[in-house]
Amino acid sequence: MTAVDPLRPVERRSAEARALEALRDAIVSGGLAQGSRITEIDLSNRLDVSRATVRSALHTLAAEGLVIQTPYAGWAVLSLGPDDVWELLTLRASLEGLAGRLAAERHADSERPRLEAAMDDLRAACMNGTPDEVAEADFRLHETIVALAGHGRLSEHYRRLRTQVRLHINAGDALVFDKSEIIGQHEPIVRAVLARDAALAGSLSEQHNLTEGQLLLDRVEADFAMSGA
Amino acid sequence: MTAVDPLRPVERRSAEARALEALRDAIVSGGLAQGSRITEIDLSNRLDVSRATVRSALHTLAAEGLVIQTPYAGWAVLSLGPDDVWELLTLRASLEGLAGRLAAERHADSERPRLEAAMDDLRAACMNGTPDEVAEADFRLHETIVALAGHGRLSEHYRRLRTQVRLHINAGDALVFDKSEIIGQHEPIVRAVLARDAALAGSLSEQHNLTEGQLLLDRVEADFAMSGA
DNA sequence: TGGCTGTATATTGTCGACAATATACGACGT
DNA sequence: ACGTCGTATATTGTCGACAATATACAGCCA
Repeated sequence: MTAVDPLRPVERRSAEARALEALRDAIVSGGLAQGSRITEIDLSNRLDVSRATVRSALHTLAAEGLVIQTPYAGWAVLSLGPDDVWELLTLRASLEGLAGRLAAERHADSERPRLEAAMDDLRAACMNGTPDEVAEADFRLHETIVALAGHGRLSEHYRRLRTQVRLHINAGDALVFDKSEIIGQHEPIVRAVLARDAALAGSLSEQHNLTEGQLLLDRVEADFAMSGA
Repeated sequence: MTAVDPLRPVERRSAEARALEALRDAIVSGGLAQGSRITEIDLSNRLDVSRATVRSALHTLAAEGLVIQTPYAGWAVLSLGPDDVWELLTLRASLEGLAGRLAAERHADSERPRLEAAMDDLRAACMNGTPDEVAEADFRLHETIVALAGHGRLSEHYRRLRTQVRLHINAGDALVFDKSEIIGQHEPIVRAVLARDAALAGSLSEQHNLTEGQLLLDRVEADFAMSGA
């Protein structure tokens, strides 16, 4: 018999950890605009924490590549241009390729329903969802594959990358792909992982990025040229 | 005519940057032992800087995975076991594979002598050098290839990885490979890059890690079992 | 008008002190 | 002897103030 405990666990996170998350979210969501200069004093006031707390978070974010530090002069939010987008795509292809291969080789049977559910979610999003929901479900599917690889460092490198990809997507540059195309590209990946076909899972995982990516990159470069940046 | 300026540029780096480098070097070299607990107060005293300076460096090192933070209780130096070594090797293979491919596709002609020189250095180290010198020259060759890829994020992810690989090598677990084997594995990579054969460069770059890696991993697991860890 | 110099200002870097938290240790009860 | 509770201690987390540095701006001179 499971009694519902009226008392909830008290959140136990330092102000540093909370500031770090709030800043990361604000950057990724565009609340702190790409390329904008940010100051410790301003953030300290807005977050209602000490400047030391903000500094701590900013150092971590700098190590994640989300902010750029100019010693003694300020910090700036990462700004992504076409070169950056190309880098994100190529690196993402490589890491997702490795994840696909390892997930196929190593996933536990108990994790198959999780992967199937993520694929179902993507299908549902393609049927009924907004472009944001599709992108989110797409991302969650890949995160699941990365998790099934059981490789902590790969997960960490992927998380780093994913944050920047999200930044890019949230900046409004994401292409809206044909939804049947999205399903058509992802289902074979999932099938290969479940079939434990490592070579196929790896190569499909890598290749689908390069296909979508080229379209996206063409678009980003065109936008960049038009904006005169 | 180049006049020799008797005045040298004054080093302009914050204490934070210097502490970060000193700590990273101490960790990678084993001066701060793997798995050991470290405290801000101790490091602050030993480095003769404020604790805030040490904190800043530790946060960055934590984001790099070289130290593990336990809030309010302390910090510990990363300790690498067989699972970690496997992760480093597989990820290294993937990133070096991407680097090889991109270096083949994208290197500037002006950079070819640099790659050739790195290969020459490796040959020289294999002829006359200590195992450490061989490992160092091997690493430098790969760093050169990564640099020739012209992909900042790849370089950054690789640098992260490399630091941990160095930590592992410096812990004394590095296998000493047959030197002609080392040359035999690296020359075809360099040739493929210079020939701009992206597929071959990528696949050789990736594969050579997996070959050497398996031997190393077998050895690490045997050592681990013997030490009862 | 443009370039150079000196000063002011804004912000980060660093400091030492106080607050928060985890862990160790001793005392007590069963 | 073991488990629980309370206190002490060690260390990190956070604070506000002072120091260091980059940048902006004003004044002066050619």
